[in-house]
Amino acid sequence: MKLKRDFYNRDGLIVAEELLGKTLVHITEDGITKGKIVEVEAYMGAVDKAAHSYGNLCSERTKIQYGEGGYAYVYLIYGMHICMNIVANREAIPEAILIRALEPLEGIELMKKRRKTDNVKLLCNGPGKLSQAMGITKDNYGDDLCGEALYVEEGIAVKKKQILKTKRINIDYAEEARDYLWRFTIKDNPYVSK
DNA sequence: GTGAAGATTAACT
DNA sequence: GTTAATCTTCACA
Repeated sequence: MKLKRDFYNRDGLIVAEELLGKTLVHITEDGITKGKIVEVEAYMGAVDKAAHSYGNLCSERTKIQYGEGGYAYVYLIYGMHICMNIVANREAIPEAILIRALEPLEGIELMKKRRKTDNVKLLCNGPGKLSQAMGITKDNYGDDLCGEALYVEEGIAVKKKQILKTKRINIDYAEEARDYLWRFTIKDNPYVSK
C-alpha cells in the first residue's frame, strides 16, 4: 500500500518518526529494489542551522522543499556521495527527512552489484551507500513519491518503545542545532549506521 | 568569474 | 582517531 500525499503534508518530525519501518521502493530498468527504513534525520528549515534551507533560504537547490510534501530532495555531498531526502509539510514550509539507513528487502543482488560488495549489512547503512544501492541519482531530484517509480509503501508497525531519538550526526558546524534530538532509529536494528 | 565549504565514505595510522 | 578523495552549490565581486 503506497503512502498518500496526506502522510507527507504534516509536521516534519511526525513524518520522520512514522517513516521508520516503512518500505522505500525504487523501480528502474535494472530491476526493483526495496528497503525498510531504519534510520532517518529531520531537517526543519526555518529554525535548523544544519538545514540547507535554514532561515527559509530558497535557492536553486532547496526550492523543491517549498512545494508540498512527498517529493524527493536529492543532492550531491562532498563531490562524491548522493543523499536522498523526502520533503515534508505543506507549501512554503521547507522541511525534509534524510534517509540515513535501510534494511535491504528486495533486489539484494542488484544492490550488491551496484555497491560492489557482498556484505548485506554494508549495502545501505549510510546515506551515500543506500542511494548508490537503490540506484538514486541527481536525476531523481524532484521525483513525486506518489508516482510509479520511486515511492514509500506501508511496512511493519514500529512500537514507540522501539524508536530511539538521538542527536544528529556530522553537523558539528550547526552550533545549538547539534543537540536537537532529530535523529530517529529503530532500536537494536543491525542495519543502522555506525 | 572565483573561492570556500560540505547532512560522507573508505582507507589509513 | 585522522585524512584524502572530489565537485556542486552558494556568496561575493
